[in-house]
Amino acid sequence: MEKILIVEDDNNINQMIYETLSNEGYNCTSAFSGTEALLHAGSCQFGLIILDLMLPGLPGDEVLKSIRKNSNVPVIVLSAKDELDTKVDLLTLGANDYMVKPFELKELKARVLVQLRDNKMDNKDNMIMEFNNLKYDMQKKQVSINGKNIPFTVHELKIIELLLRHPGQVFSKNEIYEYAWDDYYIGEDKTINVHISNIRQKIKKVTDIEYIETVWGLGFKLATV
Amino acid sequence: MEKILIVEDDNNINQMIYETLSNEGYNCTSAFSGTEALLHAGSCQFGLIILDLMLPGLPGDEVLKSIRKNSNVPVIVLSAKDELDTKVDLLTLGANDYMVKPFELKELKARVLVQLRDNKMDNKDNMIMEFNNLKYDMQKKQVSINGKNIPFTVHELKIIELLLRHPGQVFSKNEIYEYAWDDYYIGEDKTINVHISNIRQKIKKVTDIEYIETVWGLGFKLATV
DNA sequence: AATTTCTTTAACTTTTCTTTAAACTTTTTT
DNA sequence: AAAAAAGTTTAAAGAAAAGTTAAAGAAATT
Repeated sequence: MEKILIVEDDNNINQMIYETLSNEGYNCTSAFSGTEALLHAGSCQFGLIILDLMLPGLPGDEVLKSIRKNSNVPVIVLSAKDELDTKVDLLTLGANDYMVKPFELKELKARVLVQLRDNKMDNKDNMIMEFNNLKYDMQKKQVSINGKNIPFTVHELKIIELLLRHPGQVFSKNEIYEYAWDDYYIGEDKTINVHISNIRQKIKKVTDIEYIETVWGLGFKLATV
Repeated sequence: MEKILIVEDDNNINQMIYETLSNEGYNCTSAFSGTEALLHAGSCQFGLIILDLMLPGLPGDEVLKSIRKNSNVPVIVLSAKDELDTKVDLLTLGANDYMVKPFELKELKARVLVQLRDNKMDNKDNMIMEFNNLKYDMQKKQVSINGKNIPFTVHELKIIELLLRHPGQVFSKNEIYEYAWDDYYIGEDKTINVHISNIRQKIKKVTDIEYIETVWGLGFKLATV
């Protein structure tokens, strides 16, 4: 089920889009300001973003610019009739499509479909997860902190991915094992500990920040400071 | 210089578009009926087609359907305000974008730009992909590094093409096989390894740069550093 | 039909990653 | 405060994946 982020400060319009797309089977999330949008977009889990231009907090074009820094998720921009100049720039800049308000919901549905279809071909897994300067480009299987790449092995990446998906949440060794190895946990096992240790060492070469925190008796989590 | 086909029966509108896009530096061709459009499109030399819906000879949606049978050249559909239902179908069918008449030329230019930009990667015809001094002329099926030609075989070329299309992205042997052989992967197989090895050896004769990077347990990617 | 070229298979080597084991440290419990 | 439990680290053995080479098998060319 594709996830769609709806960024629109007008409550009515936001809800209207939300209901329409939810009825189409999409998993929608609403945001009502530019800053809120960035918070959501940061975790980079969306297959499509619908973005209004006039937003409190941070204007839509700034939001778009920021999103484009580390993602090419398709973005459909919404705008009022009198903002044509900006719109043109937006298209050349990085928006994938735009619609002039008021628009018909039928049209919206069609455009959403087009963007998701187009995107499916090119971006297999174009997700860049980010947390506190730690970026994980899932396409390139590349983790970097402050821009410095760190070579991780497959299992290490999987562990990082799990923690990154739910910052702050504690995962037991059992859970980590089953996620990263996609297999049942064979009890008594120090394997996870070694891997966590290795991950920490690799990170230490690049930064002093402790990303992985131990929760005694329970497991590990991404430190949320 | 990109070639654009303009299919529009209204002489004025056709000319207007023609002049606008010509001024932008595009190489335009005008067609005034659906059948004429197909004649032009058949030769498949266009980087973009602008297609009106109401056409003598053959309606625009039929033209689009016909074009899509053997090409995925980007198509921007033009339509009058009252044809929304059809439009929606068009988008889901195969049009890349559409505009409602009357439209502003500024907007047209922007949308043309978007389509051509998006397509540049996908348009096989007359494409030269380049990455870090490695050039791949898809027409000539010729790869060169720093101007020195390297003779690659069909499968080798396909592998290079896949990697070149998405620099940095990791592809599993499975994915590589299915792309380059256009067939299902029969599991346990060292074929890909041998081919990768052969590609590397050929490259090594010309440069010391390692273009293909191994990602242990996952696959291969074009080295982006 | 013969020759050349390309692809695949197979045997072997090398590299890299994973796990085990053991010594050590920290935290919790008694 | 000592013992037990849980976690950390290091090194080494083991396993898995990738690399290489040569030869056999297919395709394509001549």
